[in-house]
Amino acid sequence: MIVDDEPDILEFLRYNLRKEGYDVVSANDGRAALIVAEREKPSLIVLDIMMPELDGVETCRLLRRNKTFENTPIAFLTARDEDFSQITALDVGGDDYITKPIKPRVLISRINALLRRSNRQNDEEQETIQAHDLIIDRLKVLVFRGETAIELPKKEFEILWLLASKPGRVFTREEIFDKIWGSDVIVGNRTIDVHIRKLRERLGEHYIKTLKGIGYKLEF
Amino acid sequence: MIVDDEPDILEFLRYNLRKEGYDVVSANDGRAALIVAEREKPSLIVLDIMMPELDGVETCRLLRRNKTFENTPIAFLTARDEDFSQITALDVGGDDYITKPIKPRVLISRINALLRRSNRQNDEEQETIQAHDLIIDRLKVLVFRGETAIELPKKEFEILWLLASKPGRVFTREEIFDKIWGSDVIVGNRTIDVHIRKLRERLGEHYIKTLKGIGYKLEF
DNA sequence: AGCAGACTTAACAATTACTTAAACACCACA
DNA sequence: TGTGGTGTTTAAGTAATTGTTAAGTCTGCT
Repeated sequence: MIVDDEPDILEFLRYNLRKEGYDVVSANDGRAALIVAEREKPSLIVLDIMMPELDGVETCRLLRRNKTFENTPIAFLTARDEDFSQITALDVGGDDYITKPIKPRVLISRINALLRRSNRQNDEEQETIQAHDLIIDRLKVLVFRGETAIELPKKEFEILWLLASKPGRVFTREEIFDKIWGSDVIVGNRTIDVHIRKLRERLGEHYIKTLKGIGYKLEF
Repeated sequence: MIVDDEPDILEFLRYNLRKEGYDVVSANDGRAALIVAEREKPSLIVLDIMMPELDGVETCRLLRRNKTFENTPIAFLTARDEDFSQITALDVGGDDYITKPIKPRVLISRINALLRRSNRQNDEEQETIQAHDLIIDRLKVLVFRGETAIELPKKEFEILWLLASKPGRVFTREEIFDKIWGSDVIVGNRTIDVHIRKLRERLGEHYIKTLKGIGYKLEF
């Protein structure tokens, strides 16, 4: 999530991050940021310091109070000559700060580094994947949507887990066969459709999207 | 390329692979294998472990020294009771091993899997292309223009990807046919126009430019 | 043995993407 | 101003892929 009150900068950030394959959501002030963050659960937040009303530092402080964003990496944007020191950023729980003017390469490598770091922390063999309103728990072999837990049989769970491992990206049937069944097992062509169908039956229709001739993906 | 000193097995392999549409060349010992490989540049090699003189493992080691075969998938053939462990195969740079007796189906699906994997490796280099205000994401099979994501059907996406791989350069119709359809498929002349039309419909008129009598290019 | 759930297969339906055909527009050139 | 070559557009036909349902097989459990 990127937060800045200047549309130009927002566009610049969005463009460069998208180019790297990131999903980007934006907010144009601190208050909006809190709302958007709650809804989108971003895995990283870029906050401009200088914003009217609720500034970046204050926004950060509020975000950190929310348990959801306790460990979300937050990077500040700051003009070189702004009255702001690195210390303040770290004080309120920021993880990095990027000075304007922003160079795309620097932006990207910082963002990558932050995500790497946080992934390493959170990973430890990754036990759950969160995608939109689904939480998929590999150890319990359960899917939670809000309060309700959904049980899935093994194969269906494996497929969902695979799709959710990279939400949005398309997995071809071949890929799915390879990863779920392995290359020795030969199963009919329709098998996968049936599993997809059962998944949709249990989760709802709108999660798994078919791209004809290409494959399936998770979408919301 | 298949390599084995027993003519029966060679024949068995050749028969089954041909049936799947593969071009097969063979060698009946390790030394011949090196020569044939050099001449034929196979895209996959099946090596029997047990061969007189130069055995499979040793042949593999020699092949791997040659830069041409650095990334060529190599599968070993081994009798279940041969004194040979999977580790050895991996040590010398093998990618898979198939135990005798060989079941045709298993053989085929393993071979297919290996080729898929090696294709994917070479492919997966570039995941997104950006051209002007378009970001084309191959994994998500989506095109982004600023905020909005545009979905495309397979063929249209492939054509756009091709044009965008070298923005500004002109692709002749022939080139496009070759790369998208391949040389064995024959489709009518007007097919491509229709796809271009649909692309323009979805993206806007000004992206794809026609050069009469020459071809199409991406332009802004 | 009998049952239940998971997984697979098979037959057919539905859907979508792709291709073709045909009428039209444009442009260079005689 | 007509003509041939080339590209565009539409609509309709065709092929390919996926969806759906029901029934069959397999496995583990009581």
